[in-house]
Parts: sequence; structure tokens; C-alpha cells
Amino acid sequence: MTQMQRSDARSNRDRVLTAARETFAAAGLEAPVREVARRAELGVATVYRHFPTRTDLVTAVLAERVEACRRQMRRALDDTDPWRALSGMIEEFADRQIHDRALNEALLAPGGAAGAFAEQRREHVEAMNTLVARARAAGRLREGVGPEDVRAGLLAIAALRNLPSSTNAQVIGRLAELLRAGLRA
Amino acid sequence: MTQMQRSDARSNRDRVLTAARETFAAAGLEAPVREVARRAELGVATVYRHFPTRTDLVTAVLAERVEACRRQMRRALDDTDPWRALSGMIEEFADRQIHDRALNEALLAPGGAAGAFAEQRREHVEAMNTLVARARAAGRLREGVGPEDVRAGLLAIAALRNLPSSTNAQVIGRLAELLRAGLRA
DNA sequence: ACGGAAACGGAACGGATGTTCCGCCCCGGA
DNA sequence: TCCGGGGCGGAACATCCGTTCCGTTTCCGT
Repeated sequence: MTQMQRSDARSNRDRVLTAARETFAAAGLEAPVREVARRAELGVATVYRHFPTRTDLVTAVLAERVEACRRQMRRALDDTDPWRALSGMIEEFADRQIHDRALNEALLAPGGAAGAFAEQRREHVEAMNTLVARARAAGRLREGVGPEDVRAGLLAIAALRNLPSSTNAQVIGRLAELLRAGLRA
Repeated sequence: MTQMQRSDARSNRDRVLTAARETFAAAGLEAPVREVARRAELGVATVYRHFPTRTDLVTAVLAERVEACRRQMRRALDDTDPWRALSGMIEEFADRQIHDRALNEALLAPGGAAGAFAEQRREHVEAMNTLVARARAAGRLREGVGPEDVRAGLLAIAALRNLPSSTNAQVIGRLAELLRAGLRA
């Protein structure tokens, strides 16, 4: 059923997805659907045929980013050095935020357009708890630091990404370093 | 000239301001003007007569908060203990963000509705530089930490305030503590 | 008490955005 | 090559928001 559609329809669906990726990354998740359609050089109706509502389109784009996040977390869990795993995770997260304006909204608005990712969020939280527990067991964490602190720090990095400033990249980098210093024993 | 206006006009102006304070505090600075008018039990035109544009209304509300910030910074400059001054400033800033949903947008959007506070912003930055320089001279700061790091941290706290989550207060508190730990020698 | 200027309320305008409608067009099977 | 039905584009509809217009009401000096 799924594969017996017209070839132009299939290719247009890809063009919409590509355009949506680019648009959301550059202008944020609130970018108008018309903007996506324009970038794809298609009519709005075509976008809506492939993604019945704006939320479906956003969800489709976010799914890819969330999956990338999941892979990254897997790698961190495989790291044998507890502090390097945790610290590197923070740094990669910061890098990702710098280059991708869409991802943070998936993390920042649990009830919003990204409500579909509750399961992945839970998995992510669990993995983070493991990373923190390992670093703590290895004595690399400051007294009193827990998973909530790491989570607060990541949220802060993500929230910073929303600012319209052009110096965001530097500010985010500094903040990530500052957070690592605050977590370290 | 200013005081020879009709009494109803003067009292309505106050009602608008009060309603704006309440509305913006509860719903954020993007709350519709109609909402302010409704809360004041006045027509929209009345709001617009006293504050020609939405920005003027926002600015009027923010001016009060900015002034409070200025007084707080003055107190920090009077503190004889450099680290306590800097650390306390961060904590008070975090507290203020928790209780005031409007203030951060004055700090986060230099070109936005709060463009009118450029002078105060400059003064604020200068005072912060002084606080950091003193703390550094007293040897209370970690190697490599500068005013930009403190500013990044405050920005992060302010940005966090924008999240719709109900656990913001705790998260902001933790973040503030984390930042202090990251700055300390 | 009265009259006019100032203030008021709410409908209306203009622009943005999500979504739907509909006539035209093109793919793909015969 | 021809035809039918799904696909397409863009205008149109509905909603929301900032702002303005204008007929009506209210204050206040005389």
C-alpha cells in the first residue's frame, strides 16, 4: 500500500522534509508552514497533504534529531572513563544546540509539539542518571551534585539557544565549560 | 500641563498599569493588549490612548523592575566581601527571575521591547565588571573565569525562566548554585 | 445646569498564520 | 496515445493580534 504512490508524490514528500529540516534549523520551530513550502518550491496544500497538520511536520523533523541524541547517549554509556563520558556529553550537547535551533524546543516544551517523544525522553533521563552515578562512584563529582544539576545545566544551555543574539555560540561554549567546572570535584 | 487632565483619565491610566503588571507577571510579556484591557475593565482604545503602542506599555512595566535591579547592584557594590558580593548578586538575580516573569525579557532582548534600557544595561555591565575584578583580586575566582562567564551564567538563568515548566524555581535555584561552584576558585 | 472638549468603548482595519477548497495538471496503466 | 484519478498550486477561509476610527458618554469650568 505504502509504496504504490505516484513517483512525484514520493519525491515531493522528501523535498518537504528536507525544506522543513533546513527551515526549522535556521528559523526555529515556529517558522510558518508557508516558509517551508516556499523553500521546497511547492504549494502549501502539497505540504499539508503529506503532513496533515503543522504538528505532524514538526514531529517528523524532530524524530530524526531525537534519534541522533539517542545514539550520542549510547556512545557516552560505552565510555570507560566516567568523567569524560559525562563531560563530553555536555560538550556535544552544547555543540548540537549551536547548530540546531529545533532540537531544544523538543526538550524544553514537554507538552508542546514534542509531546510525542515522552518515551525517548524517559530513556534519555535514565541514561543520564547512569552517567552521573558512574561519575559519582569514581569520585569525580563535587559533593551534593546530582542528576538534577546536570539536567538543569543542559536546560540552561538549551534555553540560551533561543536568544536572538549573534554571539550565542561563544556564550554557550563558555556556559558549558562553566557547568563542567561546577560539577567537577 | 501634565496634571490638568481629567480625573477619570488619570485613574484609568493607573488601572491600566496595574492590570498590565498583573497580566504580564502571570502570562508573560507577550500577553495580548486585549487581555490587559479586559483585566482593567476598559476598552482597548483607552489602553492605547495612555500608551500609544504596546511597546510603551511593556516599557512602563519593565522600568519598575529595572530600577529594582539597579538598586540591588548598588548594594552589591557596597559589600566589603568580594565573593559574597558576586555570589549574592547571582543568587538574588535567580530569585528575582523566579518571581518576575517580565524582567528577563528586558535583559535578553537588547533590540526588542526593552531597547529603551540601553543606558541601564551599560551601567549594569560596568558594575558587574567591578564585582568580578574585585573577586579576582581577592583570589576567589577559578583560573580563567572572567566577566563574560558571569554574564553567560546570568543569561542562562534568565533564559531558563522562559520555560513553561512548573518546576522552574527549583531548576533555577540549582543552576545558580552550580554556576557559583563553577566560578569559585 | 449647560455646553463643549476630552475620554471612552467597541467595531473595524491590516497583516500574519494554520488550514481547506477547488479547478487544472501530470503520472501511469491500458 | 489516451484517459482517469490522484496530486498540485494558490486563492480563500478562519482566527488572532496590534492598532485606528468614530459615534457616544463623561467630566468640569462657567
